[in-house]
Amino acid sequence: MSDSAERLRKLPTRLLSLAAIHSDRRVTEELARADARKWHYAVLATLDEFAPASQAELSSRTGIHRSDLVAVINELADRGFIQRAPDPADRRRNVVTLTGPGRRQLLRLDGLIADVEDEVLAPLTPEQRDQLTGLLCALVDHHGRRM
Amino acid sequence: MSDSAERLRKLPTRLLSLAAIHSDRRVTEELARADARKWHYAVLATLDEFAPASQAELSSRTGIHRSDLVAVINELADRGFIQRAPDPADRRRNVVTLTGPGRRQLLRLDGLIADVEDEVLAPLTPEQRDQLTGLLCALVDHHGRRM
DNA sequence: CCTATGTCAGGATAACTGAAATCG
DNA sequence: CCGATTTCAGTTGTCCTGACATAG
Repeated sequence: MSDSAERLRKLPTRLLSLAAIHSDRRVTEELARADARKWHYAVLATLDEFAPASQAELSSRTGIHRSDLVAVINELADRGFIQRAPDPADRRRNVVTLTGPGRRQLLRLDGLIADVEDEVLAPLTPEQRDQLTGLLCALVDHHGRRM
Repeated sequence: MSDSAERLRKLPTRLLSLAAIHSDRRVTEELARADARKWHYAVLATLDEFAPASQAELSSRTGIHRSDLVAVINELADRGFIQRAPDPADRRRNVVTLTGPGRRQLLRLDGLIADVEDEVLAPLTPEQRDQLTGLLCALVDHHGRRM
């Protein structure tokens, strides 16, 4: 892999892909030890900040597709981490709220995530980590809505 | 997406994932216009640099799994871009070589790839692009073989 | 024997599409 | 009638496992 062709070795799109695959796998493995997936974390973190929310709002804030969000909500509700109830004001919607155990799970996942971040970014200095974060933010922000 | 939760907005593993998804999609779309996929580019580029090679060598250099490489080789051979023949010296192996049309296709894909790179990295200055490349290289190199 | 190679069949998961049912 | 929301069924593509036959 490190002895790949010149054309490939410094190709940003390829490096992005390789780095993301490894990073995603580590995150997935680590969260699995808490019976969670990364979307669980995304939803719990979003709920912690944005009060009760509809699934449509959760979908647009987390980037999880509306179709896939249903299963995530089911899993989190099964575990007692969130509560889902019809919105009396607009009965198409569900109001999703974070429970006490849900907030505790979020704190637990915070710890796991921090560990993985640290392991994935291990070869970088703190300044380099900030640099990387800034550069990736610029990419994500720029391609914003279309992502 | 840009109005996601604090916890998520600057999470490197998440940014990596989002950026890679977008980048991969653009690469795939653009290469599709030349009836190619990114593994095609990886194999052609590797062959251009590393002479005739076995599939095992191509697999380890490109990172394409042995199982998946078979289909890629088939597709490239169907299009006349490579030639596959049994290795007389070790009859378990195939010797894969790049043809004239294959080299022309590689040059064509070089152009398409350069365009996508430019579009994906649009929000970054040339210095920032080099920075990003360097940082990603550090990650990929560090997690090296296990990727 | 044991390992390496190419091949095939299939699994797991992610991102997405399309359409239905419900409601505003 | 049109649009938004939730939900389900199913497609596609990628990464990976396992197994096999063949050959060193």
